[in-house]
Amino acid sequence: MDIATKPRKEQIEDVATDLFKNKGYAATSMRDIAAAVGIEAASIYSHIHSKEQILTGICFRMARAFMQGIEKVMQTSAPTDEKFKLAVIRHVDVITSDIAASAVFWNEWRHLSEPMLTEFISLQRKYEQLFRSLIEQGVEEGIFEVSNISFVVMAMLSSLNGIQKWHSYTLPPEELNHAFANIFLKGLKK
Amino acid sequence: MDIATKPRKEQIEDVATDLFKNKGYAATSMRDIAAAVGIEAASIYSHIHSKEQILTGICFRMARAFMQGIEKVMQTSAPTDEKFKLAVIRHVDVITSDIAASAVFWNEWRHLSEPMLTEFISLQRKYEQLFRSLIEQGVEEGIFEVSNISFVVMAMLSSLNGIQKWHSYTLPPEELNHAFANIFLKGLKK
DNA sequence: TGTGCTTGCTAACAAACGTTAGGTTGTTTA
DNA sequence: TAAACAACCTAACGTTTGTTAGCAAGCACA
Repeated sequence: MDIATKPRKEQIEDVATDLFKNKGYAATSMRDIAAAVGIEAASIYSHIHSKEQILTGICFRMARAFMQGIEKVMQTSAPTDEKFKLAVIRHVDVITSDIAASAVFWNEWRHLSEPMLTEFISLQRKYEQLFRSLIEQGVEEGIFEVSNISFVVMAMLSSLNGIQKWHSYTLPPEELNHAFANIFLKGLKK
Repeated sequence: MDIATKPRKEQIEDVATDLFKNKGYAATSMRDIAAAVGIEAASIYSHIHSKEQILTGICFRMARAFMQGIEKVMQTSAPTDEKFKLAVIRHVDVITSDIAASAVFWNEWRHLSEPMLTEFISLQRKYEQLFRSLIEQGVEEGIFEVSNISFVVMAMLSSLNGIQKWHSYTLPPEELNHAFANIFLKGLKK
């Protein structure tokens, strides 16, 4: 959908996402957002309750996308290494499908206030836990060889989540996901 | 050196680094910093020119540390795979030697203003370039096998720089550096 | 034709921001 | 002993912040 034909509320959210990514949440003012949309700051409040509501919306929408991705993978009956591959691919796809929102999700969540902050953090932990259990399973099956599972999962997720900072893509999205999946799988396999 | 016996200027910088890491540069006020030091906001200006000067100091001090690390490695006559290993170890060491400053270096540099901003970015590019050339050399020598060098370098650096976001260490610093070096080397080798 | 909803406006609010001015105190140096 | 300096203070500055109040225009539907 063309951005100009979107409902104003979505326009505001899109524009805010971009600004939050580029300037950071705290350094982006409601007047910045309004100017980018082409209205006055006060007019934003006809569509949105508060600045933080925009942030909350972005963070939890992305959290849901990541979580749904891995949960769907976990439910399949594919072999463990294939599951792992699918999980990585899905993770990369979620990021590349909305780079700006991913950047906000990853860099600005600390500006959430309670109780959303606690909920967000626990979602994040849960996600990491799912990845850990995937690798644990591979180790138990004897197809993965890993010295320290927690270390590997953190190193891997850091790598994936770093994509949003890359100044330019080194690979197109449809190759990036497989490239990551292959590189990690090579590192895990016995 | 105990923090209480440090010169006030350093105390301010240390406290500011911590706050910048946890709240972000834009969301940290001079009054926050002052309160953490135990003085009034205006008193900070007896020691420091501006808020941005603190940020500039942190960012370029870390940039220097990273750059010196890899330049020293490049000058040795070690074989390429050993050089690479040393470069990774040194990079991790710089991060773990000052996690808070690394976090600021990595997350808050966008709040630098010109001309420092441009200089900072070009330093970052130069650093990436050195890593790329290291891997290129390994590929030419036939000891590394890499599908896309830029991709691998970005994925690797993202992973390393993610350390500062980890809620807790998975490994103690003296093992973390080698763990990273080994995992990457395994991924690169033919 | 009138009612109510949507979307926008101007004006203003109290609070917080980085920073400066000017003064006081205690310590070091000539 | 006088002068200079370092380190802090209170008070205030102009600006920007997120947000509210109140109002106007345009449209939908009874």
